Amino acid sequence: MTEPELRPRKTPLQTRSKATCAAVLEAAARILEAEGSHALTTNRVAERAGVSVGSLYQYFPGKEAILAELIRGLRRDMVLTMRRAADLGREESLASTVELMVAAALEHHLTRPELARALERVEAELPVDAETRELKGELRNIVADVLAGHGIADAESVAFDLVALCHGLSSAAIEAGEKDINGLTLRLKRAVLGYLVAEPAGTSR
Amino acid sequence: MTEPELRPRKTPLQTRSKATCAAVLEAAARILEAEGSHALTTNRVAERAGVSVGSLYQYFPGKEAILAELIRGLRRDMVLTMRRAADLGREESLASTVELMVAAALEHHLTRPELARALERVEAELPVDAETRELKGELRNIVADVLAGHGIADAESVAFDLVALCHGLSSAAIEAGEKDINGLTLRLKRAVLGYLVAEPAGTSR
Amino acid sequence: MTEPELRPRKTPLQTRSKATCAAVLEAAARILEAEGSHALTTNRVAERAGVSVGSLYQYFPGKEAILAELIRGLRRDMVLTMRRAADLGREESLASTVELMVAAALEHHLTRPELARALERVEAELPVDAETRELKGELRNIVADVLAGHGIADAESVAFDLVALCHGLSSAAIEAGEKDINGLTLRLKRAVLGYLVAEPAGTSR
Amino acid sequence: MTEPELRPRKTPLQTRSKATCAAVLEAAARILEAEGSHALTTNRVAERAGVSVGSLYQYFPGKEAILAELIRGLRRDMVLTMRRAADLGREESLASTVELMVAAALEHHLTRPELARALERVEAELPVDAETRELKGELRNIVADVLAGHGIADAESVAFDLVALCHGLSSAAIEAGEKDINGLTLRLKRAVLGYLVAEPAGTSR
DNA sequence: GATGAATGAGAGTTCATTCAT
DNA sequence: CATGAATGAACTCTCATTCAT
Repeated sequence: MTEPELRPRKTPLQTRSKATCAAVLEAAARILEAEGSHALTTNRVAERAGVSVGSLYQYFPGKEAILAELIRGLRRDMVLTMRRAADLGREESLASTVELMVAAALEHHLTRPELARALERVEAELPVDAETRELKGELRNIVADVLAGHGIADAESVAFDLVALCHGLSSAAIEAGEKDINGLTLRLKRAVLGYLVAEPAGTSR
Repeated sequence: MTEPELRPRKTPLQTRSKATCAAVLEAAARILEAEGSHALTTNRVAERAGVSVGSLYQYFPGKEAILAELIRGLRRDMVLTMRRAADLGREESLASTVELMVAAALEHHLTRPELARALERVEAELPVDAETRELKGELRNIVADVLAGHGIADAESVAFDLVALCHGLSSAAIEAGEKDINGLTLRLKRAVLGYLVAEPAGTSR
Repeated sequence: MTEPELRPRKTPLQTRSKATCAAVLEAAARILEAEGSHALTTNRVAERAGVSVGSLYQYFPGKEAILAELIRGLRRDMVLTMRRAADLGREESLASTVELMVAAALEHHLTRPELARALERVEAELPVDAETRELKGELRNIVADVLAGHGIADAESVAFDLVALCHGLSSAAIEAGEKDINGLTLRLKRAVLGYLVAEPAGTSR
Repeated sequence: MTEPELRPRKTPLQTRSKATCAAVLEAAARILEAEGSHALTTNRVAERAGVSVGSLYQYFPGKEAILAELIRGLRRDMVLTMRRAADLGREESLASTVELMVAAALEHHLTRPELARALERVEAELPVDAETRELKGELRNIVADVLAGHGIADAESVAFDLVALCHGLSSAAIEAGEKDINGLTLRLKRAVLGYLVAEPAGTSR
């Protein structure tokens, strides 16, 4: 089992190359959204991108690399969005900051929900590359920083849990077809603040 | 896109047939655990099961049906375990019942964690069949009943959220390699009780 | 390329055996009629016949043997029918005899047209066994005898041609969906009598 | 029963593609001639064509499409040959024209008799596509035009019968191993002229 | 004899990837 | 660099036939 190369072949500097690269990624995204990962074949991606298979392989060492790049892109966006929300919440109460960040995360899931869902599944089957892992860590750090800034103990571990439970809740709700985004935001906020308020551990009986 | 048939072909009555059927399912489970769903091919499953491909197809109309059956099996177990936990907690405090149920759910994830993870991913890509959908609903009903029994309002919707956030949290933790099951149980309990205690909605500012 | 055995395995003497044998043949015939030869599998035939595959193989050495037997049966019928028609026409004019025989042949095609068509196709792909070849010869002999009885020269060669052209014409007509059997009989009669009346050979310029 | 696609996948424009396509068709023809349609498998065709299976599937959506294309080719040739014969016979007597056309049709059967026979059988089992149907109609039209040009009543229906009976007679003769082509031509001519001369219908007794 | 579960060679088909043009 | 025809390993699934029960 040789791990497939997941990085793009060359960082395209010229305009035309960049366009080709982007076209490939967008085509892949659209197929993923509309038909799922089993329909994603290199030939089809190339065709939809209006590019020859040969060119596709010029920029990506293989199918997996395209997927990996899509995932990285999504994660990068996520980190950026969350960082912005954290900054915005800098001077606010914890509750407000939570609301801001929860909204940011949700917005993320909602721009292209099918794409996000598909990429998540794919990610679970792909050997995660270094950058993606790093981006996920970064996300938790942002949350941890916010928590620490509000004097919450054990910020890193708590951040892990909050990110995870929000992810679980929002995924399930969106998959179930939830349309009431405001309602969902409030439920997420309730989950987060609840977790923060509850006594940390086995003190109850 | 013709939906593949997900039900087994014939319910084996004789001993030999039942053994074949079980061997196929177990082989599929092992491959799934060890190598992931992309490695699950009908020939491989048959080989690992010590059975011919032909026999495999006698009982399952295709690869998807095997996966679907594994999923149904897992869900059935899950429902049974949870129902037992709910019964055990009948006379207990809410906190204790939550602990019992959370432990039950976790135990479930921990018997064959890789298998559970793999099947979850697969489930997301498969058109869910009626029985699986029903089983998932059943799980939420069990939780909702417990909540209602403790006087919690809006039990169904809350059950949905609790199941989802627990799922998210435990998946992430297990995937991250968490070994401290007691600790994890407490974190789940904290999440659940926190959600229940927190004020339901937009009353905060 | 070992020629497959085309004779039944044993001539069934007991009643039950004969019934099984007949059931298999009838089942095969029905499948052939309704779905064509590509749908004829031994398992399906056995199932439709209400018999186990094992039993089927008790009486027929293989799929081809079933087909061969069906063909032989059809040919035997044909020969009988034609012989009867020839006898009936013994004292009649040539035209009347031709009409009788043409009608007999047509009737044959019309009892189970789809079956006849399917078997004809199959026959062309199967190594013809001795008996079938003999039956075909017999058919031509019957016709030749009638012709000779009416003083027609070169009766054997003419019989060959008449059988062939009638076959071609009736097949095409039936396949084209012709329903007017009387009309078709007359067209066949016209073809036959025309051939008989026309000057035998290259005398024209 | 989903009807298989019978049209080629892409019409090859470049030289290389055209060669591949032709090689596939020729290989299929040779297998058909030498071993019959049951021996025609995609892998074998590709191998015999000196081409990979993948290439085969680039041009033909499946086995059936190859067969359909061969049939179309044969029919196209047939129509061309017959049209030429009809033109040649324009100023001739009916008898001469018949001879020309019969000879043309026979020549057709004789270039690759086994292939023609095999394709005919196959055609009977395949859902006929539009073009083939059209070509068959065209053939009958050519004949009908000639007949009408000689003042024969009911030309279309007569053309149907003549084409069918000639087909039956020549197939049977060739299959029986007839080598005397001139003789066969004369027999066909006799059949055709006889049919034309004979009184059309039930007027005889 | 009858049964039907089991077999496995082999058919059809796809798709990631290469490489001559 | 771009192209897209060609490749072929790998996959899914069928079906004639056998043989333990």
